[in-house]
Amino acid sequence: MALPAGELSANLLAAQERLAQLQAKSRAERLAQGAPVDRIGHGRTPSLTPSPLQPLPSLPAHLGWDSAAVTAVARQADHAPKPQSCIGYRDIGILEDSPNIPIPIFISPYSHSATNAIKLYPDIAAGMFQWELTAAGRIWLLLRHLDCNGRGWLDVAEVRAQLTGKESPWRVCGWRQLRNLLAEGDGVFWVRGDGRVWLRSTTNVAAALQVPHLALLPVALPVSVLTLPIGQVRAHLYAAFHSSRAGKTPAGQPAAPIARDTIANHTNVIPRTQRRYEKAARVHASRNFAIGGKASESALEEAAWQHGQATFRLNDKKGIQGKTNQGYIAWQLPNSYTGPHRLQPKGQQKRINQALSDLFMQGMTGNGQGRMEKRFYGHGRAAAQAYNRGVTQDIYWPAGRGENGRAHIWHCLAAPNTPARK
DNA sequence: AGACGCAGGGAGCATTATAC
DNA sequence: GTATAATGCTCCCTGCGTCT
Repeated sequence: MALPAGELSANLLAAQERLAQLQAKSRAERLAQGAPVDRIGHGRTPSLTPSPLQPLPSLPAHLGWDSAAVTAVARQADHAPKPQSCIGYRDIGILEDSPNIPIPIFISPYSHSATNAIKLYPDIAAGMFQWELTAAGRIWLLLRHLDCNGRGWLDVAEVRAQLTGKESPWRVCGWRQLRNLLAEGDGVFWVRGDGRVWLRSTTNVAAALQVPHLALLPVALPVSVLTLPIGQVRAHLYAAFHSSRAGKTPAGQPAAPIARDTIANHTNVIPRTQRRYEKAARVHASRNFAIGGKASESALEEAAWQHGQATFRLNDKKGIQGKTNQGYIAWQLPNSYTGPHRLQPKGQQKRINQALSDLFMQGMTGNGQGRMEKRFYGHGRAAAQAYNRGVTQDIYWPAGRGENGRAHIWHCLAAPNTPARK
């Protein structure tokens, strides 16, 4: 039964009373221990528990979700001699045919798990590029990893020791540069206060970077990549875009072709820099050519209007497409790309997008960018179904590899009444 | 805090790859 | 020889790290 507006149920009133009692008790305990009781900039009260980066004098009785086996492994790792937190190398997250980067495994005193890959949303990486915050973004990703138990904050002094210490495996810069980066990312990636760095959530970071929606699936970024020179880090932040796109493509099929200008729109990385990053992060590019109908003077002229001067006449000498020596209209398409990272599970992506939707509905949506029409399909049946639904652009599906095996050939189904190119 | 050297990145031009 | 897209190279500027 619904209550009249403005009236609260007896259960809710009781719950509120209970909450007030708990808050008063907690405040009294904090005052007794001399701990701060007021909320600071991030809206939370500083925790009484120590920073995860400060070593515990002794480990608790049990580690790892009540698992005896996991506890044994964690204890063994704790007793083994190790420099700082890095005890070995392992390759996680990078595909096998990618560059062989040694990955330091981080086993924190507080965590039994050897997690060395970070979940990276390519849309957030693009936001970092857009606002030129990749260096600060790298710090955010590293701190999220170092905050292994998900507490949400780290001591500034410990952060400085870990990220600028000459012997630290997590060293990325000098203390002076770290100070600049912490100031640069303040309010976007973290909030500083109380001698601590309070990390902001993925949702809040996306909102601060004005990323209205996480459209691409997250990828696994090896933590060791984050300690490489900033150029390499940027290259992998960029490569995450291709890893995510290619990861959705069924095995054996080329990823949908995408022009460098379009990539630039999505990633905020200009074409010239895209090539540098692709070389650095081992993103593989393959060329694509489209085959239209049978060649004739009028058909070639029509194709030239629609596809520009990339159009040429392809003579099928081996009869791969049909009759031997049959002429076809062909033109070059943008490249397909394969990134070096594995896909990560969606996880909280739907929830994050819902939160972002709520945030951006308050006046930030409606930028006029409609959903792009799909142009590249995995097989001819899907392309034909799309065609029958009505399309305004030419649509393509894979026809196989070219003679030298380096280029992909695509079939083309021309959209009815396609406007001629200017 | 200032000076110096080095690395990274942007821009422009020339060259290469690939098809005919 | 044609074309486009990609790649390679160089120059210049900016930012960072180190030293004093």
